[in-house]
Amino acid sequence: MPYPAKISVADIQRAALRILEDQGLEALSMRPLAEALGVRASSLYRHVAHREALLSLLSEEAAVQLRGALEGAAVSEAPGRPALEALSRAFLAFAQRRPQLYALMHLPRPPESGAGESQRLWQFVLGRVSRASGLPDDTAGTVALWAFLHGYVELERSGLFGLSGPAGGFERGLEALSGRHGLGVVPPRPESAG
Amino acid sequence: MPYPAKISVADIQRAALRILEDQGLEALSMRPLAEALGVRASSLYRHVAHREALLSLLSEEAAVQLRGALEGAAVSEAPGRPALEALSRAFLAFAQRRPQLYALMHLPRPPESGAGESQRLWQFVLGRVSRASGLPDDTAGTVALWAFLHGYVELERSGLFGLSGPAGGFERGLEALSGRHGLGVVPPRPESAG
DNA sequence: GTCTATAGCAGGATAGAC
DNA sequence: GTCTATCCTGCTATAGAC
Repeated sequence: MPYPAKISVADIQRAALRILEDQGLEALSMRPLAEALGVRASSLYRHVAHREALLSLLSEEAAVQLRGALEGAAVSEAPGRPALEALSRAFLAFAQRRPQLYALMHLPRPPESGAGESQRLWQFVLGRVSRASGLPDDTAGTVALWAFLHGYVELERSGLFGLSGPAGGFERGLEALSGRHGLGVVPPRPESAG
Repeated sequence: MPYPAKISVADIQRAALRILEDQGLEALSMRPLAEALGVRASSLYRHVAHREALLSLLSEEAAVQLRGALEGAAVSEAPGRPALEALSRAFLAFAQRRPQLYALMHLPRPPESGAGESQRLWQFVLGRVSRASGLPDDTAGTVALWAFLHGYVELERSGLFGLSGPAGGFERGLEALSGRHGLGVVPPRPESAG
């Protein structure tokens, strides 16, 4: 009775995620993945079309999880600069905590393929930045902040500022970008509040 | 008389560079590289120890060329904000013009291996940023600016802001980072000058 | 210094039995 | 839906003749 299914797409995704984070993208090949699931490699092709499709799945998952992390950090809804700082630190923390999953999001990918969750993520950040800057649809501000955050993550990962260390560069960039001459609007700062 | 050498390390480097830019890193394997040089793959190992060593060579070359591009752009020696803008635009132009070579610089690489040219590049940018900010050794400022530039390049390449386009995000970030509340010192602005 | 030949490995993917 | 068996392609790298 080998007929009841041993694995599902969700199983595959879970196992793939684990291999990805533990051993990196290169190690995520069909045979070890199948082995982790107690199954032969050829069986995987009943559930996913090919490896690329699997990576697309994971890329979507990455966008979902990052958005989740950002939403979680934005609970303290103080608008303006503090909100952008909280958002930024959550972004950095996520990228540091799940480097492989984060990196997967940025693989060159066919333009429209599953851009769904990636778009939702973008929209979320756009909303936060726009609220902070006071501009109705602050795409430029979002691009600027996002570029800084992503670049910082990448440089740290690649070890480019290895010798000196970041040396406060994160705070410096954040200050410049989220300060009132960057993106931030002057926070309300009601005098009656504690 | 097959004894006179048909190829040199410089030849290999040149051919590799060409393949890299034309077809990407994946396509840069020993067999096609050898073929481009009119030689068998095994012959390459007389000149380079292995593929990794070749990539290190190219990585160094990338740092040299990027530094060259930045130096070239910094000829108009107006200090302060305009200098940082010129530097930044040259950085962006280089990364866009030679995307594969640029990307090669950021591969995770053994810490000290050939960090020579990479270090010289860093020192050069550090010098420019420090001059602009007026701080003696503005590592934080350099990290912040570099992170922004690199992140912008990477996001553009990966197509993450595909739908909206960058929408002026480069200028926005540059303004925030190089403006007087970012890195830039108030430029001398002598009242007597035109 | 270059050649032929080959070892050795790993990967994605398919055919067809059960 | 999973299995066994297998194809095919690609890669780095080495041995040994000339």
